[in-house]
Amino acid sequence: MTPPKLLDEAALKARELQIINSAVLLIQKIGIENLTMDKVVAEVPFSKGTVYKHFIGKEDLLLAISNYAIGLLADLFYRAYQFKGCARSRMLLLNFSYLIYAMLYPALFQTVLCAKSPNVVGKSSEKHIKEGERLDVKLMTSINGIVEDALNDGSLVLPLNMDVQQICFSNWSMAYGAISLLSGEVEQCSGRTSLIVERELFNHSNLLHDGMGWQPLTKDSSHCNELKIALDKLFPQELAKIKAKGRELNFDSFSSPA
Amino acid sequence: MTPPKLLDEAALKARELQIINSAVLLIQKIGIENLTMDKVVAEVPFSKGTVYKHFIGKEDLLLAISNYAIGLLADLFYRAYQFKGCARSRMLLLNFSYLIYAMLYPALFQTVLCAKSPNVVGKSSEKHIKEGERLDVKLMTSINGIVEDALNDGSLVLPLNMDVQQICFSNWSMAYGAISLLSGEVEQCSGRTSLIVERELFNHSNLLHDGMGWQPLTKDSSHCNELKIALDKLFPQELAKIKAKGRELNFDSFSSPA
DNA sequence: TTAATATGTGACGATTCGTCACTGACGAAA
DNA sequence: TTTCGTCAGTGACGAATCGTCACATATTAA
Repeated sequence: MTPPKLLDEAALKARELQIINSAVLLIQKIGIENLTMDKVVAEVPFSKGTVYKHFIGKEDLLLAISNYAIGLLADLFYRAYQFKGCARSRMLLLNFSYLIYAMLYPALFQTVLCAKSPNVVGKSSEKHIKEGERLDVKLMTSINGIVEDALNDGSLVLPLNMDVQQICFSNWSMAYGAISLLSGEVEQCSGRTSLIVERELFNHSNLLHDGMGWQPLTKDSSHCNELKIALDKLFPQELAKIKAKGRELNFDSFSSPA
Repeated sequence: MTPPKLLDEAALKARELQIINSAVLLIQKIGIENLTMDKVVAEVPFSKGTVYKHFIGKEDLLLAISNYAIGLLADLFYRAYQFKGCARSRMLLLNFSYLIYAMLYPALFQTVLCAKSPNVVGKSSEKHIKEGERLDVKLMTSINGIVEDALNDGSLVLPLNMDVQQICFSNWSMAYGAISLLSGEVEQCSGRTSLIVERELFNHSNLLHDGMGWQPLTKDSSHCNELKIALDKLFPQELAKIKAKGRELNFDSFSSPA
């Protein structure tokens, strides 16, 4: 039996993270649908009661993993925000960083999808729900930064009756909707649809941004080529990892319909 | 003990529907997070073994309920498709019928969100997965019809490198993303965000359709007023039910940012 | 009439969950 | 130094949930 000792916040957080990491590995091994607390407990050097001190149940653990994943994604978003290039290209790059993350960390991506489900929220602790809300704001920060840059340089003018937050939300919900509905196509083509997630994401981004009047418009620019170059510059290691998993972004599909 | 008897497809389907209806009522009573098979069995005049003949588990039941909900939604979509009006207005109307359905049947709406989650799909029968795929196609049928009408009357020209299916998917994923991410605002304002689901849905529809060049453009039309009138004409009873639940579509918010 | 088939049942064992009495380390008080 | 109180870790245990299938019954076929 591990001797009890006084714990500070950092030690608690480190232990929580250790449990989360073990759970993620387990999800990769057995699939998210077979995850149970007993199985997680078997993977960590802590007792069941200790694990329940961190998470009130499986759904709370899933939410905590989701929060961790959103934190990772926010880092990718930040890198896209910082990239040198016109604002609209950076937003497109940011949208693709979401797809990169989903391809790179399918277990984390799936956990976020699960965590957005009503039955997970209904069985999670206030602590992790609040943390999730803060992370959602963090996720919006880079989107917000790009929109502000675009407003400042004049490439974007706020559409009538819309403010910055709404613009940011429209971009996020567009990417979220497309990638969620095509989640079965993220790791590989399922053969069940002719829709291609990277192509649809590209097209939806362009339609939405054109609808906003965000310069340069699609007809005036080679967004596809720029995106390719930018991705290679910003995420070379991530792209290499994805390639090593047998998946590549299918840029050729962008110029052909389904 | 109910005497065994030979069953035909219709009787099986009717029984399955009876179980589904009881489960929906139960979800309304106890919340989706507290649903268990034992509790469902307690609500229906069948044994546990009989219920398990229809659903291989709770997740399969959730998927079956979700399929039922999608069927309902497809009917609303069809009504929007049949409405008299310009194609773009009918598409906006169709998007709003999705919100109407979510407000009207929150338990069904939540079940669809749950059913799209990876852990539900991973624990469902091929039968209900396949049925879900067919219903997804059914859902797209009305969207498809409106797009075809728009192409035929010239109000929409296919954007470069996109086909009809992709246009349909972009509309659906846009609405799905917005309403899913704002699912906590569907029944009532949560106070946690200044985003308003009906306003964001309206704005995203307009941005996306403008991006497609779908006539009439937002700047040339009073989409808001038309929508209001169309909703009153097409869904008077549904709107009355929603109002009786203490919720109304906040059209006034459309002309003011967050 | 007997045997085979189809269907409904709920007792039962397996699994998962969440709790808490017990244990032990440590610091404070006597 | 000894005793007491507090804090943290533990896993046995009872409750809840799950999924199965031996048994019972009605109907059909031989």
